[in-house]
Amino acid sequence: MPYPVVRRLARYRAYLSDAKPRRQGWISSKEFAADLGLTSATVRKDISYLKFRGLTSRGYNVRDLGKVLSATLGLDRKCNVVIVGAGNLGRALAVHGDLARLGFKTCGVFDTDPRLQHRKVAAFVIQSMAALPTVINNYGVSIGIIAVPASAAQAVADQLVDAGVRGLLNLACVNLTVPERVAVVEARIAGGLAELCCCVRSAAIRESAAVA
Amino acid sequence: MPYPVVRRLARYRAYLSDAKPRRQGWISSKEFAADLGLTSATVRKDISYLKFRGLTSRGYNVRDLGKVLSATLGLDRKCNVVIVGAGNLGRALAVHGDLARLGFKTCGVFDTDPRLQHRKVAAFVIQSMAALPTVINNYGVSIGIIAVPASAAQAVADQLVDAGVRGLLNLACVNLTVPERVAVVEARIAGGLAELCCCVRSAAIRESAAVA
DNA sequence: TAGATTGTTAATCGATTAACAATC
DNA sequence: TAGATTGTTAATCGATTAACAATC
Repeated sequence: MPYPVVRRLARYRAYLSDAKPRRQGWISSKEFAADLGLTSATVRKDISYLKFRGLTSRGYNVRDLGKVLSATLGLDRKCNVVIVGAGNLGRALAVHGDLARLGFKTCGVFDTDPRLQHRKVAAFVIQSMAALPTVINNYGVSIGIIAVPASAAQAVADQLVDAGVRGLLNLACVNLTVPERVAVVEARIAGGLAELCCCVRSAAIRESAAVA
Repeated sequence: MPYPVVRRLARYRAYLSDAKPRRQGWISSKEFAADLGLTSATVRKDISYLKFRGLTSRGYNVRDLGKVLSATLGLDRKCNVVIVGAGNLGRALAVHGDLARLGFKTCGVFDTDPRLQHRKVAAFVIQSMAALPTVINNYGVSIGIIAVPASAAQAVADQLVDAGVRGLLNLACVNLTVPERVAVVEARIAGGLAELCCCVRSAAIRESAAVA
């Protein structure tokens, strides 16, 4: 399945858990597209990758489509993650209700700073990095979230990979190098801001040019 | 400039601020590509969009390229932002040293919760949403960061847009609807995790198939 | 039936990359 | 000079979308 499709499927799933589509019960590719800023053809094509069919002249059953999307994304059961970094960012994710709602389960919070270790974040006791491999093994964790400063991120990534995770969510503002078998997704905080800064500026330039 | 190019330019800029390329002074498209997981042709093509030329058989001057990238992205001067949501996530961004280092300046932190208002986050007094338009106007803020729960995100987006921002960084796990003139970048926390979950699972399936 | 909307094909569009002349 | 590496072209690749037959 093409990568852009996977990305949109995740959006579709989040969208279907919103109030509006759930109230309606059925949704057409047209409405889907309007709400997510896509074309209806893209939506239909994406859904055609799933083991799921819509109903001619009715659209898609919201509940059923949601289930199939979850199953396809591997989120029909809880997806176990660990969080490394117990600063504000790490703590924010640990207590993040929306993530739990969407199917992610945090199995541990870790930090290199001995002063933070043994403190609590919500229900989690912050652990040392030494405990990382055991937790990853015991819970079958396949995804690590990197919530440390840029300067520490690569070292943390290495430790997570050594401990056996297969995917990394990188919230640090730095490029990571990992073996090919490991997937990395950038959270795009700094990158996203830079992009916006560029968009905003070029829009401003266009406008002043239009005025002149 | 194509959107994928802008995205990579932001990565190039972050990469050039790393220790390694700065130590070297010069970098070739080949080395660039190897470190960022791209092809050298892509790097050269991307750089060709800039008002900047490399040196045949030497590569690119790291310092000069960094400056041109910053200018192109609009980050040669501080980019002003506001943060809405003073929970862990909002606070994390407010005190985030890497963002300041990369050229972003937080001009205010806001929250709807009256119990948080007037408290401090680093140097910022948390303000009510009523103060938002004034701050945005006075500082010429063009970017708003949404760090509130999914349920509140659309309302916050509306207020930011009304107050005049031209770009939104959305950290909430929900789809936003905004006027066409406003740019939105998703921080991809939940979306990124879903994507990883999917990648990890299909890799596991491939492997078990290979064994069988 | 008329209207709506699917699933799929083929056309279009745009991004990536291989290749290479230019040149330091 | 030989080696390295750029900037650019043209070819390739892949994703998006328009169009429409099928059908509820």
